[in-house]
Amino acid sequence: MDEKPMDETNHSDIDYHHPQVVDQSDFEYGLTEQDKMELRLWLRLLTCSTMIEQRVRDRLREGFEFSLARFDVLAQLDRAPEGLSMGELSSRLMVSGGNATGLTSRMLAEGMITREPVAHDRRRQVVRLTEHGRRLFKQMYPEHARWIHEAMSGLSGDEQQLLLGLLGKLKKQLTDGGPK
Amino acid sequence: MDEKPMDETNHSDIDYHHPQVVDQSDFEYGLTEQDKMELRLWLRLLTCSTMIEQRVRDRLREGFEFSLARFDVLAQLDRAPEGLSMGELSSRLMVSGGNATGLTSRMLAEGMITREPVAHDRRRQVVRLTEHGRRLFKQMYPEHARWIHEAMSGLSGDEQQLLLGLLGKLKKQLTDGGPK
DNA sequence: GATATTTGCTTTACATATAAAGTATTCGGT
DNA sequence: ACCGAATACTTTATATGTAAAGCAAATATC
Repeated sequence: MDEKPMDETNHSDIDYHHPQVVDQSDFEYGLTEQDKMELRLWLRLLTCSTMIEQRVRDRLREGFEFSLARFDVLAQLDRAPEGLSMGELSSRLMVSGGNATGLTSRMLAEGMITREPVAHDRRRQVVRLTEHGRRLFKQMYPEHARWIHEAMSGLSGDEQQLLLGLLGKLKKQLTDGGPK
Repeated sequence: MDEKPMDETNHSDIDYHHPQVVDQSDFEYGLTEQDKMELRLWLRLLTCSTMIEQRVRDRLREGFEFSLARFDVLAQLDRAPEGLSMGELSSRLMVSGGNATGLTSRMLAEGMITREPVAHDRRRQVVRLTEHGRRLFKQMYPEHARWIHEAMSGLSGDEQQLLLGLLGKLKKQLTDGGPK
């Protein structure tokens, strides 16, 4: 997790028990109003994403005794019928290569995926779902979609569309605008 | 992390090398268009938040040899001059109690915080910044604000305001609308 | 075609995270 | 005052995550 802190924001974002603290922004010397709004925006983004993640994590555990990290692996592989190289997988999961190695090793041992070397490039490994893995995923993903539907139910269709667009713009900047 | 997977979305969100896969949504049987948009929305939200987090994490490490988790602790404590109980801290950081105990223990050993029992409730501990901790934070936070400013620079002021409002609505639903 | 570099992945060491169980302490009801 | 429940925190066991070093195979350069 990140920045829950920094300026009054995160606090105001998650703590309704001490609303007065919202006004205690005396430590933001040197920040413009714009800066403050951007920090607030970042913290709110983080709060939303963390809260949804936590809900999905809890429900996956309660309903299926399954972890979010593993679910993510299954979902990536389910949509890649040809399988994925380790590099592709870790890039799509947005995690480090080492983490991907660990995750797939554990899931391999439990029989939900395979991991095999590739013919013409012996550095590469390809990861695929087994039937078992695919069945597991098919069982979980409709529930998952329902949970997300629930989470988003505070916004109208139009608002969702608008939000999608704004986040798209933000992502674009992050992707190709990043100063390195 | 979560749901990067699930429907074409995350993929389209982070992988520009295989755009064709976006159309391969044949595994979403039973999902309405609305469902799909919500999944896409969730994945995009997650992508943005993960990317920003990663940028901040990298810069903190490169610039200060400091971790994000610790920065978050410092930031929460900096804005709470009276200190925070362990419970308050973990709730504001949105992490488990055990995690908070571990984090503060390490930071305690490095002299950036204190952790002392409270007079009239001996179950409770209060965590505070030391001068050292406060100095560290004051050194990092202007940089941090700059990084966030950078990250958000793809959006105009009006767009930022709009996004803030939409996320506020989403958060409200998540906070008090959650079916448990 | 030998050498240097890059690429793809794993290993290592460690930090960070969770859930669940454990330990006191406090609180509520009587 | 007592006792059961709730609260606040820590401990334990383990999974998940990172960064950095290591290693082997592929690729580039000469």
